[in-house]
Amino acid sequence: MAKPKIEPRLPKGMRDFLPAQMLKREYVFNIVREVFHLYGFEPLQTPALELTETLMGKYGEDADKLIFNARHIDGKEDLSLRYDLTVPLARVVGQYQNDITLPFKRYQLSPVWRAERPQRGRYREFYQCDADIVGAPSMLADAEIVSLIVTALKRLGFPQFVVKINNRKLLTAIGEYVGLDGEPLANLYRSIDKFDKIGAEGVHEELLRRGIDPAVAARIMELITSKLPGTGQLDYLADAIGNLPAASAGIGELREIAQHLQAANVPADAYEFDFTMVRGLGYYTGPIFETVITEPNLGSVTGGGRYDELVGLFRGDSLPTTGTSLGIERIIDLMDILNLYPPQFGGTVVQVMVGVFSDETRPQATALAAELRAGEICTELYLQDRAIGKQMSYADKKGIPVVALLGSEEIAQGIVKLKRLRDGVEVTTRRDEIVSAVRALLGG
RNA sequence: GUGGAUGUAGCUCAAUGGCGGAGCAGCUGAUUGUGGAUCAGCAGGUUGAGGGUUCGAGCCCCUUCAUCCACCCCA
Repeated sequence: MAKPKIEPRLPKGMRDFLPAQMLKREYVFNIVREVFHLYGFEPLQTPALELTETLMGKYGEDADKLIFNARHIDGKEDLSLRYDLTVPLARVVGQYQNDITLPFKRYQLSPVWRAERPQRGRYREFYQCDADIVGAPSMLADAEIVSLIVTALKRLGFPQFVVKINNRKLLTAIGEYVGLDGEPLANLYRSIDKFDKIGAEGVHEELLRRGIDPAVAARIMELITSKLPGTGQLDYLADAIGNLPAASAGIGELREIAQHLQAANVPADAYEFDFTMVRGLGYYTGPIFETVITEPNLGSVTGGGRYDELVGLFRGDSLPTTGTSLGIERIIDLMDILNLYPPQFGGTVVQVMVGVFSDETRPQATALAAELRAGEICTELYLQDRAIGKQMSYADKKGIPVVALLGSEEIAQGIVKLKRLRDGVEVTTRRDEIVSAVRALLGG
């Protein structure tokens, strides 16, 4: 064979998804979409490319290094690949004020691109899955987001997880309480954010290293590490710093969320208030959420919160917005690790393959495939002229559950032979009952 | 952006500076109307690329590219 002229390879950090893998991804995507619809979220799609100026508004200094730019030989516009789904949402909300009824509940399940150095579980092209509610200041919206997360993860089959809930206003209040703002406050957030990675001890040490007064550091640790069940957490913080307006507001919001979650029948063990959870430095202004898989301890699979200012980038007045991102790539990885796909989840969409014995029987085999398809059975007609043993072998390797055979004997008698490869069970059925016979064999 | 490791068949990996191999996958047959298991056989290579040292380099040296891991970052 001649050496190929072009080396087949992928751009750095990008992936192909072969059929067996694609089926798993779509299984997850479909469940997630179902749950979004269940909660009344509508799909939104935006272009992969945005005007560069659209993207540059929100992100910080080094952002342009992480954004892929798109060039065209005659390009008059400055274009970039989208970096997340939140900015396109804000643009859409600003752009279609006549067409969008508030509150606007949308989800988007689409790839985004970041020119990061690839690492395990981090790619340059990956899917994000965001659900947001624009224009609803009520904590009911935040509670809906939490409830949505719980339902989605339960339907995917995750046995043990907890949505951690905090409030940006509380973190600000704690900073205020200990006399920090500006950059020192940002550093405080950065340190606390490492809680999962370096633990309480590590955070405490880092606070001291950052030059925070030992007494103050100890007090901060005391406040954020309290572990009381349910709203006991909120009572504790209210006693300690409830006199600060920001704290009082933040605690009040979390109490509202707790009430709504209870009314919505969200199980109490599915969420908790955790003051060590920070969610980066971002644009969050109110309640923030993050979900961790707890058993086994596999890290976080969702992140989100309320960001009341962002939409204002594209619109005179801002709109209060809350939402979450499902870490869909991470979820897909965990589905495999935790073995959460249904037992008979196959590597093929094909339910039955029709084998072909000879040129003489091929028209009947073709007709049989058509009948199966008319009966809504996903059917593959064997397309080559090879020994029946090879055909069986092909079906076996592809994981096709059932093979239908009709040779001259079967044709003469008006019957079809069906074989289930999983256990070798063979049945003979009348040709006019083929669809129900295949269904029965697939079901058993 | 910083540091480390690794590049050999489609895949996973062997090979003291001295004839480039195995397992898996593929193909053919044992078995022309029945898959998996077994057995026999076949095919598959610019050892990432370029340079250097050497009688001789997959192996040593230099350069470069790629991949992986850790850090930085993570809106």
